Amino acid sequence: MTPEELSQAVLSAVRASVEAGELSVGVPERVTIERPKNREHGDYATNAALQLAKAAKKPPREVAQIIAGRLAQVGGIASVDIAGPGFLNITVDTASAGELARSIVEAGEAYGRGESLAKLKINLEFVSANPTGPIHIGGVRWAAVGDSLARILKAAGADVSTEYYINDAGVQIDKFGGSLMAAANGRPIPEDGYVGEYINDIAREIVAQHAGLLELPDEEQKKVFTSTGLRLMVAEIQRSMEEFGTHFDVWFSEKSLHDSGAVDEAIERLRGQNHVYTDGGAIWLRTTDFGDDKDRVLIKGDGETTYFASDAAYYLNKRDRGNEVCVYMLGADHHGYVGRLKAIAACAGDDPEHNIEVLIGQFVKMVREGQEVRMSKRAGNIITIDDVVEWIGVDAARYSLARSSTDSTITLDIDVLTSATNENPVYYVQYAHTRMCGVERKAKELGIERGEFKPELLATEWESNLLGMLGEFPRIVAKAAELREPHHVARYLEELAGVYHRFYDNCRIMPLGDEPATDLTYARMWLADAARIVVANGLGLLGVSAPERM
RNA sequence: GCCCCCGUAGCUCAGCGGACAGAGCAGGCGCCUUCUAAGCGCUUGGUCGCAGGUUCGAUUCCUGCCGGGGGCGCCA
Repeated sequence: MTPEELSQAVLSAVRASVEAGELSVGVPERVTIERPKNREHGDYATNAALQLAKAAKKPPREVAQIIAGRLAQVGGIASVDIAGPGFLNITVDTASAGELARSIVEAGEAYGRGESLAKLKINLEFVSANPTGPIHIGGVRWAAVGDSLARILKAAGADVSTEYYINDAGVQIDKFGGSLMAAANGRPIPEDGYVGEYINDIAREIVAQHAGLLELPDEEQKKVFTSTGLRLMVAEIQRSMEEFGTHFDVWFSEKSLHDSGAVDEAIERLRGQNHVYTDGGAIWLRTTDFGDDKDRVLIKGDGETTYFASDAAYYLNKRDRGNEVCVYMLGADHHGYVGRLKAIAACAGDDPEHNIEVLIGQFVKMVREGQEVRMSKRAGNIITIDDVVEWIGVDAARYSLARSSTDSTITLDIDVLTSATNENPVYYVQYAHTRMCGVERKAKELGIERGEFKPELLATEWESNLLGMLGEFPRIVAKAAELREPHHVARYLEELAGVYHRFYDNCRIMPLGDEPATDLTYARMWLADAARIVVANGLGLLGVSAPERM
């Protein structure tokens, strides 16, 4: 019996009580079913009676009494107790609880998927760092979180596309090209230019690709350095992302918005909505109509469009491509953009509460030997994605970045994540998976096939706890998708791993010595296999490997 | 001055309206001729920053303060 089925049973009991005239309330659409922290409170608990008491004009315990009477009749429910102020504590039949293992094994990779976001076309834009240097640590956080979120949203049934916005227009790119040219010619890097070994590397590569380049006039050189540098840098970013297990469906060029006239078109569309005005020679969008703290310039007095104008065009482009929800993931230093991005949507006639979501990720710090690490070999004053991967590996990086809420600033301790591996929760979870695989190997070695499943044999507290945790997985995935918070999946896996380890240590699965396999052997094999599937599916949602051996 | 995030066990962090506040790690004491001990059991450890408010009920929601981090351009 799953939490979902239980929830339906409670609703049916409420409905029946209302129909019988014992309760006069509207039947709620859903009730909360939770696993109590304390085992003495049954397998599941609901506060439904507490919630309904006021409307029913009866004391909570009396409402509980009424619901409990009907609920106890439901097949699969062993008992219903009323506790505290009016909680219903529900105990499920052992056999009914054990059936879950069978359905998980049968569902396999599909277990945990749902339809809570079915038919929602959602676009995730993340990282989107300027292609003027390697991805830095903040971008790595979004690579881990954004990619995991994409996987989770897909699991919840959404139609997801992931996207990287390449800022390939504007003065930063110009400075990048200038810096490359300076480096290649042995001249000092211009003021506000880009420095670091990577600039020299790329400059060398460009010179190697273009014979005689340095003999050309500066103006022509710079064009080559800019365009080729951009291409090489984007290629490197794409390589880093793929190596990090992060895939983008679309690499969107800002320049293409200008070249195609989309920026001008966007301004005209916003003008048509009557939110555009001219002042001091500049053209403005009246974002203050929708909560922004000041209006924003679209076209400067000198006729140049602003970055903000590109943002507006880009948003409209995403919507034109059929995306119902556009999610932006930005660093904490860009939190000021939330208001203006939402205002763009509102000015365009969209619902800023629905069509656009902006997630803000706080900073990431790395420490080694108690000291903050700031330096990178390749990029001088920043830590790059390749540094992170080199120091702690993809699995540990993805997991440790995705296991915390993006609202928290996090500190990654390189020493912890490398030498003392058991201090890192990812290994705790992965180790649980290898133990599960170890059981399968042992079974194969002993020539034991999984026999008929008798779910009622899974009767110990460890088996019951494990079944309970496994049953939570679909709700955790749905919650993580709904809240756009992948870290719930990681936390769940850590808890599940703990419950599994305890089951493993207390419930021998394979026969010892010459003992024959029994029905209990088979039942536990089903359970262990179900647990393996859930851990593998969960790690898959985080883009972290589920190793068979460690 | 205004805006955003954080403040929970020694450390890193969960908990986002419910029952005595949790995990991992760290500290202490135990457990491997048996499916990997990267594990398990027991144990030490907390005025949930402070003060009010809303609620039957607040770590959770609201307000104010105090700490810490980050932002507020006709920059990109």
